[in-house]
Amino acid sequence: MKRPTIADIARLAGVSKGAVSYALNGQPGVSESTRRRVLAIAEEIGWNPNGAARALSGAPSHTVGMVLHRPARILGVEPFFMELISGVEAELSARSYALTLQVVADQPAEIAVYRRWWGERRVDGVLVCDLRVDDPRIPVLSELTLPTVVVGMLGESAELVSVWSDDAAAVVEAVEYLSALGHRHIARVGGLPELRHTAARTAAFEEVCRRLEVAPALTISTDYTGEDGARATRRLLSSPRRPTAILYDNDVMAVAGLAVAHEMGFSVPADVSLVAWDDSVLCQLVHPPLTALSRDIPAYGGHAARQLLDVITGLPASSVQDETAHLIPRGSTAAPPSATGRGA
Amino acid sequence: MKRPTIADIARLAGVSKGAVSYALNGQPGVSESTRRRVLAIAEEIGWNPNGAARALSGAPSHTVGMVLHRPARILGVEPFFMELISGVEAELSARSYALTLQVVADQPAEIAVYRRWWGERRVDGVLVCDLRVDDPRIPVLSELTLPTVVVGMLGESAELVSVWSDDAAAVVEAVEYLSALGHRHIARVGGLPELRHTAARTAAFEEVCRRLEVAPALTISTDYTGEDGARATRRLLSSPRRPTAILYDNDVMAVAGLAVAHEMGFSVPADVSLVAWDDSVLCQLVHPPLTALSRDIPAYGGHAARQLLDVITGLPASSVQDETAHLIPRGSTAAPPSATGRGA
DNA sequence: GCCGGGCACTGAACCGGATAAGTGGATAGA
DNA sequence: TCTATCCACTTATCCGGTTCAGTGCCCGGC
Repeated sequence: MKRPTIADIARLAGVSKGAVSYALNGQPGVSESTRRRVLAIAEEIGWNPNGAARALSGAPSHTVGMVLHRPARILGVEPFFMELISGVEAELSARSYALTLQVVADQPAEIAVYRRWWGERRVDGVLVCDLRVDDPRIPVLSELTLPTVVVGMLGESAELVSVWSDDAAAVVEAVEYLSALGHRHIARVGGLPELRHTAARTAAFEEVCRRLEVAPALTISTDYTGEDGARATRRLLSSPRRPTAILYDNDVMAVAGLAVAHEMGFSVPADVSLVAWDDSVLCQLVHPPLTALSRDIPAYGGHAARQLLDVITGLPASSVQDETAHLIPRGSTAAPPSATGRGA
Repeated sequence: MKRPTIADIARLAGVSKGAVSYALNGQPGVSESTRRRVLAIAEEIGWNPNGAARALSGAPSHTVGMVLHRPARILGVEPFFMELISGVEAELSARSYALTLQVVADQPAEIAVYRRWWGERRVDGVLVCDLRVDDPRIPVLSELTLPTVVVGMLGESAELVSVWSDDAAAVVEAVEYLSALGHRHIARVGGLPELRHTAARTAAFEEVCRRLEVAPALTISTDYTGEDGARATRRLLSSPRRPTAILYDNDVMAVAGLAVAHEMGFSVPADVSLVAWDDSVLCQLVHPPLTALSRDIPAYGGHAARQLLDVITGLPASSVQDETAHLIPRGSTAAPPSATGRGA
């Protein structure tokens, strides 16, 4: 089937291509009767604008891009990303924007994709995740002047718009809660240390442990996978100075950690308390259900998408702080074994 | 920053636009020395092909589309789709194809998106899910001659390529297993009845129940959500002829059903056995872990993507049958309460 | 020494829209 | 009545590539 073009419409309507273009775009320059005739013919022959031709004349692509730098197979089991994407999609689809996803193997490849998308005018803007401490993507995106919204925290000095949440405050809430239960030895199974939000969480964790005079904060770094979370948990629970509470940087690791605790014969929460970060259904399904730092991730993605659309359409947009994760106590946390009398 | 074009390269290299195009595309018509010079200049000034311009001359977009007709917020909690998408992405990204997702509210909107994508040459092909009994999308896609691969079963007579798995055989395996355990009253909590694979499962369920002379097959239709699965389970467990085993059409409903059983005071598997379809991590996390019909969903998506790329590139591609889901017995199934002596 | 053929390249048309500039006719104001 | 203005269009150009039909030049063969 041949695709109809405005030239076909022009021929059928007995006017020029230019007039058809004006009519279809609601521009002045054609009479109302001609406009109606053109629109009727376009509808009848099933005309669709050719995006390529429009893009060539500088029109937006109505597409937003997102590059994910991690193994594609992980995506299916990582609730955070999927919930984020679903929130982004919900916002985009409401405005008839599409989302283009591309999974890449490393950061140079990610930067290459941005350059390509920019060169090809394939996307109107991008959402950037997993900000690193000295992130090489930021200068590239600034240089390209590709509309960008960063999901996660960005330093003060940044010119890019970001949507972020106060992870430090959430860490403090969790540690204060554990401390109030009597825990004096709290460990953390953290995410990739080069990620900026991991660094912020680690700093906050260390500071609040110092302030509350609990044992020196111990953070074990992982790659966020369940396997790494299990390994870290095994190491913590078999160490001579075994912690009485563990704070995990995501839900997948917390669930894996719970399985490890059971496998090693520890009772949760009697022997060790566990707290997850991000509260997907996983946390509620396991036994005992996990105390978690919960936040509305789809909403987070939706806000990021909205900010990006504002940036793209030239509306004033500035970084916004999203909801801080809040603690939902469930069955995986209790007073530590030694604290029957709540003494130190 | 201004985007460099082949005209810039041509000027710098002192040749014509046409020669640059030949050089960049590996076409004959330029000398090796000129080709090298052109490539070096392109690299140096950071040239990227403008996809719009290429597409205007009929080049492929190196993008595959997928329209999801369901509420965007559901996506984050529906493991099936996310695993499918992750498998698709894994295959596509290996060949540098991108995936464009669009969530729509209804089927007319979905068809409109296909027409638009086709008209705009925005995607080279599409993956279609959730085939319905008389699916209005099929004739449209055939008419548009938009390369299409159907994920899920398609009738014999179809001209479209599909990747499918034998759901009927899986139903038979599950029912035979339950029957062997002694169950004589098996109910099913099925998905949307208008979906073709639901119909196939229902037919297979009825036939195998008849063959094994268990009680008439009862299927309750749902919309696949956990809420609907919970509602159906509540209805089944409070009916006078309470089933001793329930087969669910997805994992989300099975997990919800397990919660309902507990809430109503039934013990699983002592009072009622539960079997899930699709074996995400959810099934293994709950207590007791759920017996499930398991299949490799990312691989399923990957196969579909590969078939689509074959169709797009004009390679011979025909419908392929994917792995049949196989039963993984876990703690949620056992002999029914009355069957101590295994008698009827 | 002339001709045929191939190589390396140029120039221009083309893809399908957007849009600036130009045109002819009707109308209004002086 | 003559000009200025506006309207409703047409014409032409542009976007950035691809591709086809030349074109000039060199080389070999007879």
